[in-house]
Amino acid sequence: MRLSTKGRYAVTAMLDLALNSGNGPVTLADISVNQGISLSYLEQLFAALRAKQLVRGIRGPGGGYYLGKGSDQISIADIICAVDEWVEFTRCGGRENCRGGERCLTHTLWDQLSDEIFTFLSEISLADLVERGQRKARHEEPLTAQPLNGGKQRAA
Amino acid sequence: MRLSTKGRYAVTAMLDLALNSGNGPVTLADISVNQGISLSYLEQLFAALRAKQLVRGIRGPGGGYYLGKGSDQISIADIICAVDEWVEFTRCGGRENCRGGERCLTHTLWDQLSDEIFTFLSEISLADLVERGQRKARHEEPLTAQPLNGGKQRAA
DNA sequence: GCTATACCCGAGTGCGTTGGTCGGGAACCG
DNA sequence: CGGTTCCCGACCAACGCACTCGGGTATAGC
Repeated sequence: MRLSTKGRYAVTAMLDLALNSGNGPVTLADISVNQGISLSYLEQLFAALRAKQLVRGIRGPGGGYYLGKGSDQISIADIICAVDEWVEFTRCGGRENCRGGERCLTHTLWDQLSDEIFTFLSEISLADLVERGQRKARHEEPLTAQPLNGGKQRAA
Repeated sequence: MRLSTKGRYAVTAMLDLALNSGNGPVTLADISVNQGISLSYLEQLFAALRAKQLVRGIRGPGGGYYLGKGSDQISIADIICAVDEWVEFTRCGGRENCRGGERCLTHTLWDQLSDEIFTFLSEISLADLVERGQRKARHEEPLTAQPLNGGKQRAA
């Protein structure tokens, strides 16, 4: 799992889409202005998102983008994996032959951790985030205080 | 929160330390060999870790590194923050003045998510990982053999 | 059909990070 | 002392990120 500004851009752009797709498709130009991301860079990100069916593009005037599926069907992990393409690290089966024992143990432990982070992000959907944001707007409560989906305990 | 190869190196190195510090301090040379990380790069990482009191260095022959506190007192988030120094993004209170409403909402949602990931990693300690690995070692045979996350073809 | 809109695509670029090198210290031990 | 090992700073090649540029192509409205 990798977590960079690229993934953040993708997630916030998708959030923008989820929030605005009520009335017709959303143009990249709009998102560009809203999020302060360059248009061409957005096009690259959305090319990746489209390849993974996470968004659907409508060409021509009045066109734009829709979400590819329901916002509850799209997880944060989906989005990040789409743009960051999941570099496969520490799977010792590759060039580095673990000399049995120790080294491989640490790699394995890291893999476990990596997997847990992935699972964690898989369980949060766009809809979750949006719904939480709206709840916050209603109650006016600090966001960091309340843990969200109850599924946060790493189930191992 | 940022999650890159740098953080991974730091975490695996700290795991190495946690596993081996039973009999005396561990030298960076050992970790370098075990983990396949260059000695000089390790020194850079450990300079950051030492600054945050996560490790304690012993100079001279027979020297090396100890953990700075108990392995149950050191979280994964601590380690990653020490080496990646937590670039604070999207806190709109900075240079980007959110034009009220929308844009700030997506930023807020991302911040929430970021906080959650951080909390998640804060709740996993080195001791947790080690203990989990040992439990696994008792029950099953080689750690490398079994794909622990069900393959890796994640949601693609 | 024309044309404007907006998606689509690929090559290229400045820059910061990554991972590493080199050289020289400072503390410690026999 | 002399060797070991941590400590520190400067420097560097390669890479990925974020972005730009310059074209396309499909569609809607006229």
